[in-house]
Amino acid sequence: MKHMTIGRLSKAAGVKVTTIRYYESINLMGKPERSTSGQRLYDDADVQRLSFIRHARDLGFPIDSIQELIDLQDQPGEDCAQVDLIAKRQLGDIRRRLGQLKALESELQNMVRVCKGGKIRSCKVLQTLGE
Amino acid sequence: MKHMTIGRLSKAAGVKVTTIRYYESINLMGKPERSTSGQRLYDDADVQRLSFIRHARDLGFPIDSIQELIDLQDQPGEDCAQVDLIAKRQLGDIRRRLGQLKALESELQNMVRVCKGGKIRSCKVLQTLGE
DNA sequence: CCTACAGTCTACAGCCACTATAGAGACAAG
DNA sequence: CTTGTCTCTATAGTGGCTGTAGACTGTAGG
Repeated sequence: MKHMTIGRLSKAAGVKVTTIRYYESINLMGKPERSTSGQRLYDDADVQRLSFIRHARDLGFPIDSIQELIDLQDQPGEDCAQVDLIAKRQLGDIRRRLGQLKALESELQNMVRVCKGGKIRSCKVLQTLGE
Repeated sequence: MKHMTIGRLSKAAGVKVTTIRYYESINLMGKPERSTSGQRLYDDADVQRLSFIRHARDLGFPIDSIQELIDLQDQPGEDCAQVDLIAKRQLGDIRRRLGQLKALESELQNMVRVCKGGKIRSCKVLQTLGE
Protein backbone atom coordinates (compact mmCIF):
# COMPACT_ATOMS: atom_id res chain seq x y z
CA MET A 1 0.00 0.00 0.00
CA LYS A 2 3.01 2.29 0.22
CA HIS A 3 3.14 4.07 -3.07
CA MET A 4 4.04 7.69 -2.44
CA THR A 5 7.46 8.96 -3.50
CA ILE A 6 9.26 11.52 -1.41
CA GLY A 7 8.32 14.29 -3.82
CA ARG A 8 4.61 13.58 -3.40
CA LEU A 9 4.96 13.39 0.35
CA SER A 10 6.79 16.69 0.18
CA LYS A 11 3.89 18.36 -1.59
CA ALA A 12 1.24 16.68 0.54
CA ALA A 13 2.77 17.87 3.80
CA GLY A 14 4.37 21.09 2.64
CA VAL A 15 7.88 20.08 3.66
CA LYS A 16 10.85 20.15 1.32
CA VAL A 17 12.31 16.90 0.08
CA THR A 18 15.71 17.65 1.56
CA THR A 19 14.10 18.45 4.89
CA ILE A 20 12.29 15.11 4.91
CA ARG A 21 15.57 13.30 4.37
CA TYR A 22 17.08 15.41 7.12
CA TYR A 23 14.25 14.44 9.49
CA GLU A 24 14.94 10.81 8.66
CA SER A 25 18.64 11.25 9.38
CA ILE A 26 17.90 12.55 12.88
CA ASN A 27 15.26 9.84 13.46
CA LEU A 28 12.37 12.29 13.66
CA MET A 29 10.80 10.42 10.77
CA GLY A 30 11.30 6.64 10.76
CA LYS A 31 13.11 4.83 7.99
CA PRO A 32 10.66 4.29 5.13
CA GLU A 33 10.32 1.23 2.93
CA ARG A 34 12.20 1.30 -0.34
CA SER A 35 11.27 0.37 -3.88
CA THR A 36 13.42 -2.20 -5.67
CA SER A 37 15.44 0.64 -7.10
CA GLY A 38 15.98 2.17 -3.67
CA GLN A 39 13.49 5.03 -3.68
CA ARG A 40 11.73 5.86 -0.44
CA LEU A 41 8.03 4.92 -0.29
CA TYR A 42 5.47 6.53 2.01
CA ASP A 43 1.78 6.29 2.82
CA ASP A 44 -0.95 8.46 4.33
CA ALA A 45 0.22 7.84 7.89
CA ASP A 46 3.52 9.42 6.92
CA VAL A 47 1.69 12.46 5.56
CA GLN A 48 -0.10 12.74 8.90
CA ARG A 49 3.06 12.50 10.91
CA LEU A 50 4.96 14.91 8.74
CA SER A 51 2.11 17.43 8.81
CA PHE A 52 2.13 17.21 12.58
CA ILE A 53 5.84 17.94 12.60
CA ARG A 54 5.46 20.83 10.21
CA HIS A 55 2.67 22.41 12.20
CA ALA A 56 4.68 22.11 15.40
CA ARG A 57 7.76 23.57 13.69
CA ASP A 58 5.64 26.43 12.37
CA LEU A 59 4.69 27.12 15.96
CA GLY A 60 8.35 27.25 16.85
CA PHE A 61 8.61 24.00 18.78
CA PRO A 62 12.20 22.77 18.76
CA ILE A 63 12.83 19.35 17.27
CA ASP A 64 13.47 17.85 20.70
CA SER A 65 10.04 18.88 21.92
CA ILE A 66 8.42 17.51 18.80
CA GLN A 67 10.14 14.21 19.41
CA GLU A 68 8.73 14.20 22.94
CA LEU A 69 5.25 14.95 21.65
CA ILE A 70 5.44 12.13 19.14
CA ASP A 71 6.63 9.72 21.80
CA LEU A 72 3.71 10.78 24.00
CA GLN A 73 1.24 10.26 21.16
CA ASP A 74 2.17 6.60 21.19
CA GLN A 75 0.91 6.22 24.75
CA PRO A 76 -2.75 7.18 24.40
CA GLY A 77 -3.65 5.97 27.89
CA GLU A 78 -1.26 8.29 29.69
CA ASP A 79 -2.27 11.58 31.19
CA CYS A 80 -1.83 14.59 28.93
CA ALA A 81 -0.17 16.70 31.60
CA GLN A 82 3.20 16.22 29.98
CA VAL A 83 1.88 17.47 26.65
CA ASP A 84 0.43 20.47 28.39
CA LEU A 85 3.78 21.16 30.02
CA ILE A 86 5.64 21.11 26.71
CA ALA A 87 3.11 23.43 25.11
CA LYS A 88 3.25 25.83 28.04
CA ARG A 89 7.02 25.79 27.98
CA GLN A 90 6.84 26.75 24.31
CA LEU A 91 4.30 29.46 25.03
CA GLY A 92 6.55 30.88 27.72
CA ASP A 93 9.44 30.84 25.34
CA ILE A 94 7.48 32.70 22.69
CA ARG A 95 6.30 35.28 25.20
CA ARG A 96 9.83 35.88 26.34
CA ARG A 97 10.94 36.43 22.78
CA LEU A 98 7.94 38.68 22.16
CA GLY A 99 8.93 40.85 25.10
CA GLN A 100 12.48 41.14 23.86
CA LEU A 101 11.42 41.98 20.32
CA LYS A 102 9.00 44.65 21.51
CA ALA A 103 11.79 46.31 23.45
CA LEU A 104 14.02 46.19 20.39
CA GLU A 105 11.28 47.58 18.23
CA SER A 106 10.72 50.65 20.37
CA GLU A 107 14.42 51.37 20.72
CA LEU A 108 14.97 51.04 16.99
CA GLN A 109 11.90 53.11 16.27
CA ASN A 110 13.21 55.89 18.46
CA MET A 111 16.54 55.78 16.72
CA VAL A 112 15.03 55.96 13.27
CA ARG A 113 12.54 58.68 14.19
CA VAL A 114 15.22 60.99 15.51
CA CYS A 115 17.11 60.84 12.20
CA LYS A 116 16.43 63.98 10.18
CA GLY A 117 18.88 63.32 7.42
CA GLY A 118 22.22 65.08 7.26
CA LYS A 119 25.80 63.91 7.29
CA ILE A 120 27.15 60.81 8.91
CA ARG A 121 29.24 62.96 11.23
CA SER A 122 26.09 63.97 13.09
CA CYS A 123 24.05 60.81 12.57
CA LYS A 124 21.85 60.14 15.57
CA VAL A 125 21.46 56.50 14.73
CA LEU A 126 25.18 55.86 14.83
CA GLN A 127 25.56 57.98 17.95
CA THR A 128 22.90 56.02 19.75
CA LEU A 129 24.51 52.74 18.79
CA GLY A 130 27.86 53.97 20.06
CA GLU A 131 26.61 54.80 23.52
CA MET B 1 49.32 53.21 25.00
CA LYS B 2 47.73 49.86 24.23
CA HIS B 3 47.63 48.09 27.54
CA MET B 4 44.32 46.29 27.85
CA THR B 5 44.24 42.50 27.72
CA ILE B 6 41.37 40.73 26.02
CA GLY B 7 39.80 39.89 29.37
CA ARG B 8 39.62 43.55 30.37
CA LEU B 9 38.20 44.51 27.00
CA SER B 10 35.68 41.75 27.44
CA LYS B 11 34.47 43.20 30.73
CA ALA B 12 34.58 46.77 29.52
CA ALA B 13 32.38 46.07 26.52
CA GLY B 14 30.32 43.18 27.87
CA VAL B 15 31.36 40.74 25.16
CA LYS B 16 32.83 37.33 25.87
CA VAL B 17 36.50 36.74 25.24
CA THR B 18 35.80 33.95 22.79
CA THR B 19 33.36 36.17 20.93
CA ILE B 20 35.97 38.91 20.58
CA ARG B 21 38.38 36.43 19.04
CA TYR B 22 35.58 35.27 16.76
CA TYR B 23 34.92 38.86 15.67
CA GLU B 24 38.60 39.18 14.88
CA SER B 25 38.54 35.99 12.81
CA ILE B 26 35.74 37.35 10.62
CA ASN B 27 37.42 40.79 10.40
CA LEU B 28 34.67 42.60 12.26
CA MET B 29 37.32 43.66 14.76
CA GLY B 30 40.75 44.46 13.31
CA LYS B 31 43.85 42.54 14.26
CA PRO B 32 45.16 43.98 17.53
CA GLU B 33 48.76 44.57 18.51
CA ARG B 34 50.43 41.83 20.49
CA SER B 35 52.65 41.82 23.55
CA THR B 36 56.07 40.19 23.29
CA SER B 37 54.50 36.99 24.59
CA GLY B 38 51.78 37.13 21.97
CA GLN B 39 48.83 38.40 24.00
CA ARG B 40 46.38 40.73 22.29
CA LEU B 41 46.50 44.36 23.42
CA TYR B 42 43.64 46.84 23.11
CA ASP B 43 42.87 50.47 23.93
CA ASP B 44 39.83 52.66 24.54
CA ALA B 45 39.02 52.98 20.87
CA ASP B 46 38.61 49.21 20.78
CA VAL B 47 36.22 49.40 23.72
CA GLN B 48 34.18 51.95 21.78
CA ARG B 49 34.07 49.88 18.65
CA LEU B 50 33.21 46.69 20.46
CA SER B 51 30.48 48.40 22.47
CA PHE B 52 29.02 49.68 19.23
CA ILE B 53 29.00 46.17 17.86
CA ARG B 54 27.45 44.76 20.98
CA HIS B 55 24.69 47.33 21.06
CA ALA B 56 23.89 46.70 17.42
CA ARG B 57 23.90 42.93 17.98
CA ASP B 58 21.59 43.39 20.98
CA LEU B 59 19.24 45.16 18.62
CA GLY B 60 19.37 42.18 16.32
CA PHE B 61 21.43 43.69 13.51
CA PRO B 62 23.16 40.92 11.57
CA ILE B 63 26.94 41.02 11.40
CA ASP B 64 26.85 42.08 7.75
CA SER B 65 24.80 45.16 8.55
CA ILE B 66 27.12 46.04 11.41
CA GLN B 67 30.04 45.81 9.05
CA GLU B 68 28.25 48.21 6.70
CA LEU B 69 27.54 50.62 9.54
CA ILE B 70 31.18 50.58 10.61
CA ASP B 71 32.33 51.21 7.08
CA LEU B 72 29.92 54.14 6.85
CA GLN B 73 31.20 55.57 10.12
CA ASP B 74 34.57 55.99 8.47
CA GLN B 75 33.09 58.40 5.90
CA PRO B 76 31.78 61.21 8.13
CA GLY B 77 31.13 63.53 5.18
CA GLU B 78 28.70 61.21 3.43
CA ASP B 79 24.97 61.46 3.71
CA CYS B 80 23.42 59.35 6.43
CA ALA B 81 20.65 58.04 4.18
CA GLN B 82 22.37 54.69 3.91
CA VAL B 83 22.53 54.37 7.70
CA ASP B 84 18.87 55.20 7.88
CA LEU B 85 18.11 52.55 5.30
CA ILE B 86 19.95 49.85 7.23
CA ALA B 87 18.18 50.77 10.45
CA LYS B 88 14.80 50.79 8.75
CA ARG B 89 15.51 47.44 7.16
CA GLN B 90 16.26 46.09 10.60
CA LEU B 91 13.13 47.65 12.03
CA GLY B 92 11.08 46.07 9.28
CA ASP B 93 12.66 42.76 10.00
CA ILE B 94 11.86 42.98 13.68
CA ARG B 95 8.28 43.98 12.97
CA ARG B 96 7.85 41.03 10.66
CA ARG B 97 9.12 38.69 13.34
CA LEU B 98 6.90 40.39 15.91
CA GLY B 99 3.88 39.76 13.74
CA GLN B 100 4.76 36.12 13.31
CA LEU B 101 5.40 35.61 17.00
CA LYS B 102 2.11 37.24 17.95
CA ALA B 103 0.26 34.88 15.64
CA LEU B 104 2.09 31.92 17.16
CA GLU B 105 1.33 33.15 20.65
CA SER B 106 -2.38 33.33 20.10
CA GLU B 107 -2.54 29.95 18.39
CA LEU B 108 -0.54 28.32 21.17
CA GLN B 109 -2.57 30.09 23.81
CA ASN B 110 -5.75 28.74 22.29
CA MET B 111 -4.34 25.25 22.24
CA VAL B 112 -3.26 25.37 25.85
CA ARG B 113 -6.48 26.97 27.06
CA VAL B 114 -8.63 24.27 25.52
CA CYS B 115 -6.74 21.55 27.39
CA LYS B 116 -8.77 20.42 30.38
CA GLY B 117 -6.55 17.52 31.40
CA GLY B 118 -7.47 13.95 30.63
CA LYS B 119 -5.81 11.22 28.62
CA ILE B 120 -3.55 11.64 25.68
CA ARG B 121 -6.10 9.85 23.48
CA SER B 122 -8.33 12.91 23.66
CA CYS B 123 -5.66 15.58 23.98
CA LYS B 124 -6.78 18.76 22.22
CA VAL B 125 -3.25 20.04 21.94
CA LEU B 126 -2.09 17.02 19.97
CA GLN B 127 -5.25 17.02 17.90
CA THR B 128 -4.75 20.62 16.93
CA LEU B 129 -1.17 19.99 15.96
CA GLY B 130 -2.22 17.06 13.81
CA GLU B 131 -4.67 19.06 11.72
C1' DC C 1 13.07 2.79 -29.09
C1' DC C 2 15.25 7.10 -28.13
C1' DT C 3 15.73 11.35 -26.02
C1' DA C 4 14.76 14.91 -22.65
C1' DC C 5 13.92 16.14 -18.45
C1' DA C 6 12.20 15.86 -13.90
C1' DG C 7 12.80 13.25 -9.81
C1' DT C 8 15.62 10.59 -6.69
C1' DC C 9 19.88 8.77 -4.53
C1' DT C 10 24.23 9.46 -1.29
C1' DA C 11 27.58 12.09 0.94
C1' DC C 12 29.41 16.08 2.42
C1' DA C 13 30.14 21.20 2.91
C1' DG C 14 28.09 25.56 4.25
C1' DC C 15 24.94 28.86 6.73
C1' DC C 16 24.74 32.14 11.27
C1' DA C 17 26.72 33.59 15.37
C1' DC C 18 28.64 31.84 18.30
C1' DT C 19 30.08 28.10 22.20
C1' DA C 20 32.78 24.35 23.96
C1' DT C 21 36.84 21.63 24.41
C1' DA C 22 41.68 20.36 24.65
C1' DG C 23 46.23 21.19 25.65
C1' DA C 24 49.78 24.43 26.32
C1' DG C 25 51.99 28.67 27.77
C1' DA C 26 51.90 33.39 30.61
C1' DC C 27 51.28 36.31 34.51
C1' DA C 28 49.96 38.15 39.30
C1' DA C 29 49.31 37.39 44.19
C1' DG C 30 50.62 35.17 48.35
C1' DC D 1 57.55 28.78 44.13
C1' DT D 2 53.19 27.54 43.88
C1' DT D 3 48.56 28.31 42.85
C1' DG D 4 45.16 29.97 40.28
C1' DT D 5 43.50 32.78 36.72
C1' DC D 6 44.32 34.44 31.90
C1' DT D 7 45.57 33.76 27.46
C1' DC D 8 46.94 31.24 23.33
C1' DT D 9 45.72 28.12 19.00
C1' DA D 10 43.05 24.90 16.63
C1' DT D 11 39.13 22.30 16.00
C1' DA D 12 34.49 20.55 16.53
C1' DG D 13 29.73 21.23 17.82
C1' DT D 14 25.15 23.80 18.13
C1' DG D 15 20.09 24.05 15.53
C1' DG D 16 17.72 23.39 11.60
C1' DC D 17 18.24 23.12 7.78
C1' DT D 18 20.15 24.36 2.58
C1' DG D 19 23.20 23.74 -1.29
C1' DT D 20 26.26 21.15 -4.17
C1' DA D 21 28.19 17.32 -6.92
C1' DG D 22 27.73 13.36 -9.44
C1' DA D 23 25.13 9.34 -10.50
C1' DC D 24 20.95 6.80 -11.20
C1' DT D 25 15.67 6.23 -12.22
C1' DG D 26 11.19 7.03 -14.03
C1' DT D 27 8.14 9.09 -17.35
C1' DA D 28 6.21 11.59 -21.37
C1' DG D 29 6.60 12.83 -26.15
C1' DG D 30 8.14 11.93 -30.83
